[in-house]
Amino acid sequence: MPDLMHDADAAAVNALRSSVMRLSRRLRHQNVDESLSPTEMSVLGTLARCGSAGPGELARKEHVQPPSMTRIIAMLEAKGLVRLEPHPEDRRQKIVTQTEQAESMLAASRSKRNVWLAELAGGLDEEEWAKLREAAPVLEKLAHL
Amino acid sequence: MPDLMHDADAAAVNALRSSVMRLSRRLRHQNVDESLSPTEMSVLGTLARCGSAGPGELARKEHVQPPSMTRIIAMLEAKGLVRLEPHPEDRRQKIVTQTEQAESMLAASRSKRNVWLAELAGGLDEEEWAKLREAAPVLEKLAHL
DNA sequence: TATTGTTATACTCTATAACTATA
DNA sequence: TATAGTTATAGAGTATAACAATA
Repeated sequence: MPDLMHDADAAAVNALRSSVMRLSRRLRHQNVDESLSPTEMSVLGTLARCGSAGPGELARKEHVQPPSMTRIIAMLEAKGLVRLEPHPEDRRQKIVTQTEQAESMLAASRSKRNVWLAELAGGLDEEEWAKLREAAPVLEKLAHL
Repeated sequence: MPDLMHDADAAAVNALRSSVMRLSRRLRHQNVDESLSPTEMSVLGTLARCGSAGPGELARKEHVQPPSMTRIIAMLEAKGLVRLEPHPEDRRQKIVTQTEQAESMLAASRSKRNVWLAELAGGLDEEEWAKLREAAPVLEKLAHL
């Protein structure tokens, strides 16, 4: 993107922002497991992306304080979604790993949200959908920057 | 979009879902006023889109129970962001309207998030940004479906 | 002494139930 | 009797402060 913002760029940025926020709110309501809080879901997502991690590291990644993460992990463990193991070298630390149950639950969640989004996209015509399909990988890159 | 999902469509839907969720989380952190809760911000946004409304109507739109909306409105009124007026015909009802202060705060909020998003988009090349600019109106339509 | 994680406690946000006022 | 809104109270979720264990 050029440093000098053109009108078309500003309009696009504005449209992107508002539609991302609105879509996310509606996607968030498509939960498979109502017994999991948003942060609990997010922790499972982080574990799925980054593999095992300690409570402190998870707290930093989720922008949550360590004591809150302690509670969240205890909840997830009670639900059989994560396992807690001692660190092999540093006995202060613990290692949190997600269980197979968590993986299948996450997959079901993603699938349900994808179905909902695909049904919504049924309201677009072929040309519009083509533009979206072109932009999807770019949007993904943007989200990971 | 065709009824029969092709692989490319499924991949695009998946990319859309995950990037929308991730971007929204990061956008949400770009707040102008830290003293406002997400729902309070959302109520102001609804008022900006739909104009004046009663507490009950706002509660339904925000998917919140009436007593919660009572509290939220009281907070917003104390901060000078909304005005409460009596309904002209039905003395049970009240009318909530946003103040000029709320309008300028919302504008500042949108602007800050747009700046952040535009800076992020600086990491894209011209071709990628062109695809995103093409897709922006489509994404907006999708969000309003 | 610094770091990792936990316990104890308080605050914020929201929900349910019971209430008031008006239709 | 039904509806709009409020008050009172309880439950999640998170934060801060103080603590325990290990480096």
